[in-house]
Amino acid sequence: MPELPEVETVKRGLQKILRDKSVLQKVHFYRKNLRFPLPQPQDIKPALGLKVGLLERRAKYLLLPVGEYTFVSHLGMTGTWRWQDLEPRKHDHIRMIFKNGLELIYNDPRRFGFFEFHKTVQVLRSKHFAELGPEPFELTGEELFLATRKRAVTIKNFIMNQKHVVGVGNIYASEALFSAGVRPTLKASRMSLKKATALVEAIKDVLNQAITAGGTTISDFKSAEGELGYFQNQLQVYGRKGEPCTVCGKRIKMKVLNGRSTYWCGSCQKY
DNA sequence: CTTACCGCCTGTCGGC
DNA sequence: TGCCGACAGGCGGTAA
Repeated sequence: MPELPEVETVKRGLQKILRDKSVLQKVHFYRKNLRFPLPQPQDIKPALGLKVGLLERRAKYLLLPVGEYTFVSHLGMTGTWRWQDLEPRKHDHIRMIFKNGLELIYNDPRRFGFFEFHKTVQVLRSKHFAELGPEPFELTGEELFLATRKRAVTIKNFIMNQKHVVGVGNIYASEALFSAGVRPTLKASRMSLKKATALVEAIKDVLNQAITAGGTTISDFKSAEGELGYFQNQLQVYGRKGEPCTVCGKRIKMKVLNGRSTYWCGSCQKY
């Protein structure tokens, strides 16, 4: 489900209802693992009775601090958190209960998501965080340009690699490349400084616009409040194979690159 | 070191 | 109607 804008949308929604007044009472785990083993009740015991802090997002991860501990949630492809309509559903895996009556349920049909429990001071040093690149909003064109030197992969592949810049997934990679006028198949090493600068700006713009729209709803993405995002109405190329380009009217192309569907306009993205 | 590919899962959709 | 393959917003492990 989620790229950076969807995770950011979930974070903002959860923050509104959690504030920093909730006290964690109990966590139920309905299975032993998602993508990776889940913590078990005895592991998270030290956090029970402690106050929730401010939610954060790093890359596509949600961080929920409780006392000096942090729950780390990654939504994989189909993970969602909900806090209303709490009656049990197929694929509910985790239920967090707070003392003010609030409950959060994690549902994830494909179970590609993960959920971990760490001491807060250890989170950024943990396995999944150690090699993350910069947040896109902290990245400059020159930095991206320098990072792409001598890289044989395509530029689309490069920006989707979380080691280089975080938060860009398959939808927003196609959208940002269209916005910057760069072919997804361009070798990263052949991108000029000027185009790198345009691309970084395009990534920031597209992500910001998607955050403003509450994310992209394809099939089933919903924010924690159960609202649909509406950025899908602003997609220029993703999912629009064969439809006219919004700029030049030529048909949008689609090709599977490295196993992921990739959309672009052959006329607007010649570089 | 980098790169390409596979596997992990369930659900849905289109073609036959 | 049913069956079968392709595909779906991600990422880690592994082989070359």
